[in-house]
Amino acid sequence: MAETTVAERFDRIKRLLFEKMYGRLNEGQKQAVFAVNGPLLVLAGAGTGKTTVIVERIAHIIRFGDLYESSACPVDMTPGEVARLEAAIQLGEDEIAQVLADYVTNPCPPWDILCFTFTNKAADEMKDRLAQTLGDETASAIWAGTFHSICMRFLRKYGESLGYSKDFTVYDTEDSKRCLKSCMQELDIDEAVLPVKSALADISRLKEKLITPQEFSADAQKDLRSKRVALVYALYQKKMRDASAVDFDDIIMQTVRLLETNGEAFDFCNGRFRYVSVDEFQDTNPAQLRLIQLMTERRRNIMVVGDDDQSIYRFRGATIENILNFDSGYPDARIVRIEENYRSTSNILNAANGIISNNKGRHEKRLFTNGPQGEKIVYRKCENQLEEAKFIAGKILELSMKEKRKYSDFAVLYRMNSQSNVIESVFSRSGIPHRLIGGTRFYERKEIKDILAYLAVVSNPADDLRLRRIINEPKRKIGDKLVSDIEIIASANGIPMFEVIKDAPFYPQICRSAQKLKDFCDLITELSKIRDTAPLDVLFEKTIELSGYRAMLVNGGEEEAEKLQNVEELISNAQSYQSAADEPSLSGFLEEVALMSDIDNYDSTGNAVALMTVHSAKGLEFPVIFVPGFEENIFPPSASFEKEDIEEERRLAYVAVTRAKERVFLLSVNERTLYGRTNKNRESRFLREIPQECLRKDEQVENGRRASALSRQSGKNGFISREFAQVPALTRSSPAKAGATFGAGDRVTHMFFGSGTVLSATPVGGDILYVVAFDDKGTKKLMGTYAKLKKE
DNA sequence: CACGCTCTGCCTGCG
DNA sequence: GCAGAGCGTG
Repeated sequence: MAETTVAERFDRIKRLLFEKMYGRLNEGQKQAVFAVNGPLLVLAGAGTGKTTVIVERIAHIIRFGDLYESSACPVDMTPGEVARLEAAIQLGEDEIAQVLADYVTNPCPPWDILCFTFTNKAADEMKDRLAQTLGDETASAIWAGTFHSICMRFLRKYGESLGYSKDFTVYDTEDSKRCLKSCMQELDIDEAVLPVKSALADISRLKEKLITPQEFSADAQKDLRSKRVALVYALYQKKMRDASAVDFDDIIMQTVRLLETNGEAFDFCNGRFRYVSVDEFQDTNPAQLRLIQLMTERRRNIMVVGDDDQSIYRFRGATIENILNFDSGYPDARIVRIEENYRSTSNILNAANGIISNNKGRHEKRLFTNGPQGEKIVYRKCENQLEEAKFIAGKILELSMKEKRKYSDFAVLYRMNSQSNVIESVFSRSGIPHRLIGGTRFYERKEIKDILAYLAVVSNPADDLRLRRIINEPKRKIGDKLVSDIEIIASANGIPMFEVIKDAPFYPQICRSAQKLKDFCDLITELSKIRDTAPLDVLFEKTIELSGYRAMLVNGGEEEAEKLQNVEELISNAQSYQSAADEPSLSGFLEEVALMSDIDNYDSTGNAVALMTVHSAKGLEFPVIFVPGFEENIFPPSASFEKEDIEEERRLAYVAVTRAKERVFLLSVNERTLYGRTNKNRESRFLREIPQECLRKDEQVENGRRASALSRQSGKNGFISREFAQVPALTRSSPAKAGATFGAGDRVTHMFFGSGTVLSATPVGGDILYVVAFDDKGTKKLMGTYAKLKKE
């Protein structure tokens, strides 16, 4: 009897001590940290301290094992000891941690913990945070990395069992595209019938669903397009295999296959990884879900963290269903919601909640804050893109004066990269320091890829694709005809092209170009020698020198000078790799580069305004954000008017707004030029989803008589009315004539046709032409003046 | 074989 | 409106 009491007391005080020790976390965060065993889904909204939860939970597991959840009580527990513990509640966090550490149950070493992230940047941040909490040594033993980098470790180790050579290559998207293109030429499939880009996207989707070429081909009756894709997919996969190359999707798909077929690899994962967590789970695809299922099959200690409302990568194969239906795969999963936001004002959160609540397929949740209400969100309509950019520039200057803000407090988040041009040039003229994030990535620049292709060939002479890239770059009079002759000989003999080049004099078809080919061959041979004897940066330097690449750039203009600068930067990257890596090698560098994306991605250092797409802003936060182009056809883009796509756009708008801590400016323009055409777009439908009380439509929207005419008409004390924004051209010519006006999406009634939805409203000669889809009577064209439409 | 011209197609983008 | 691809000519 007394013993039970001791055990009960121990259990109770243990939990209390944990509660106290993690007092700085909120309830949801604590629940997630303490829920150590079994499957766990953490729904963590924007700005709720998601990374903190992952880091704290891992640290908790390493320090205390499953002590919190364990029902075990030490057999030698005495009332005196329990009393000592009960007294410990007075102590501070650190002392409590020390006291509890003595009772750790099922301790877990750091190398048995695995954490998946989506980007290298996120992985680095995770490692940094872990190092802060656990110390460098412990933190570096944790397996934390992107899906791709973790999978690569397995493919390098077990890849040969799948038939890949020891030194297989990773193709990036451009390489894959080239490879696919040659497949399609071989199969005589015209690009007009099946564009390479879309075929590649199809293949990517198939791989993300783990569908093999065989399975897809076997799939009975298909349309012509799918049949072609099946054909192309099969050949593409064969080619990749012959070249011993994998694309990004293969890295995941082949690892899944490995775990399904190779008992040793499966046992390794399931023996080693006792706790697995996945960050940004809403961005996973079916292959990635399958992968983590396989890796955690035995112990099922799987935690996934994400926010379905921030799932914005459906277009590249992520399935939001993974997070929506996690509990159907794991019926015993515990679900923790974290809704307290530490980032934004309540006005911003209410606006975000208002937008996102219009989505159907989602886990119900609502962000809240105990912080201040803050400024209202500002909506501003400008005449054109230039005015829009000027407004942003002006606001930035104004706020940096009035509110003493730094330039780095501001971010401009747009839907499309092409929107950045005007803004950049206005900023430059206004002397506003800014940084453009995203766009063409460093390692995707032509000059960088060229140099890396040289090195890839040096590293692996069988890499025909890279060889073809550089054999005539810079120009050395080896034209397409000659290259394709070499290719034919190579494939006829089943050898790599480089072998053919080496023995050029022995092939009559190409022997008369033997000298040119020998020169190229000598170049590669020379570089291989340098690789074996000199450090990496010397190899890089020599590559640029001996290949003639530098000479080509030196004599160029401004553009070439910039390229040269990029190439120099590559050399310095090689240098820093050399000094940082454990065992620096060319192949090691090439692999790191292949899996790297954002070398020049956002780092918050430096006092400059950040310019980027909403997509690249995910995970970041700024005191003040601007969203230019908050318009129909831009945000959301016209290509996305299908229901599922619109829900994704809405999530994207939610992401945009929730990046802000204090202020949000949404902008639209009256006339926008896109792809050389000028259009009038209505303001974004998402604007209407923001509760009126969090929104302020900029007073200066309308200047002069247009403003007064409008406010009289709409009776909304100077605010631009939705109707006006939709058909601005008309109101200018005849403000009162048309009566009430409507915009696309509005529900209207007509005395004869009944209820319907407005599809479009076009100003024509002082009136408005409406196209209305009536519920029962079909689609009609009506003139505003005569139709006498009424708002439903 | 290289260069210059016309034609096309265009969102978002990790690894 | 612009860049990259494809084609024709010197």
